[in-house]
Amino acid sequence: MTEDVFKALADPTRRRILDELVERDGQTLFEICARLVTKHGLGLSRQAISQHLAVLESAGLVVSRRQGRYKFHDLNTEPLERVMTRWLRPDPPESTP
Amino acid sequence: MTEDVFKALADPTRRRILDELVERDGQTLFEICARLVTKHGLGLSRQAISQHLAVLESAGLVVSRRQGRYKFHDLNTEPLERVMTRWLRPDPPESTP
DNA sequence: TTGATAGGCAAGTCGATACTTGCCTATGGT
DNA sequence: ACCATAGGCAAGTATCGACTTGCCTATCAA
Repeated sequence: MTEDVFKALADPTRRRILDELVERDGQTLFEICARLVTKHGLGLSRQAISQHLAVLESAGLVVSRRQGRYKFHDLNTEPLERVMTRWLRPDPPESTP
Repeated sequence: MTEDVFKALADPTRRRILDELVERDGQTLFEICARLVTKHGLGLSRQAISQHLAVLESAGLVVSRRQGRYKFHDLNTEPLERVMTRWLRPDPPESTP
């Protein structure tokens, strides 16, 4: 499960999606589609984004809550924090003393 | 260049290699091959590992120094540190007060 | 109830990438 | 000089992953 985080982050479109969600939580699929088109010029189908969101969700990086016909997506940074210290050595570089 | 870091981390074998290097720096290609076989049971060709090392090196996660007929590989965590704060919100969780 | 909106499922295409195999170069020991 | 060791290059295969297309379900508004 924690291994999927890396594969989820491997795709540039998925990283854009996380960028969007860190800026504003609770977006729907269509909102995210519109944002990616207007702000980043990405011309992707709705289904493509939906599949990306599924990958992010199964990696635990995105959680979703259904409400009526809307499905809101929230960023969850907790998997990142657990995973990113894996290769950090006990003695960090202290570049700014 | 910083984008390649994520793709480099996407492969489980490359993550194993980083695990090996964080444990002991300055290993050669053959040492890494042997370690992966004995410790993790990975039966990969030397060439496969070499290609993985090339990916890690072009992502800046591994630096190598040639010395005679040996090429020693060192871990470089600096690209990780720059990249991993990208989606962390200004308000960190403070789990241990 | 009808139509429009928000989203899901499934199959198919196509390019990327992980891995192998075979051969070549270079350094060091004897 | 010779052979073994450490590594590199290049082409081929085969699997995986991103994206599309077409159709289906569900919710809300008129």
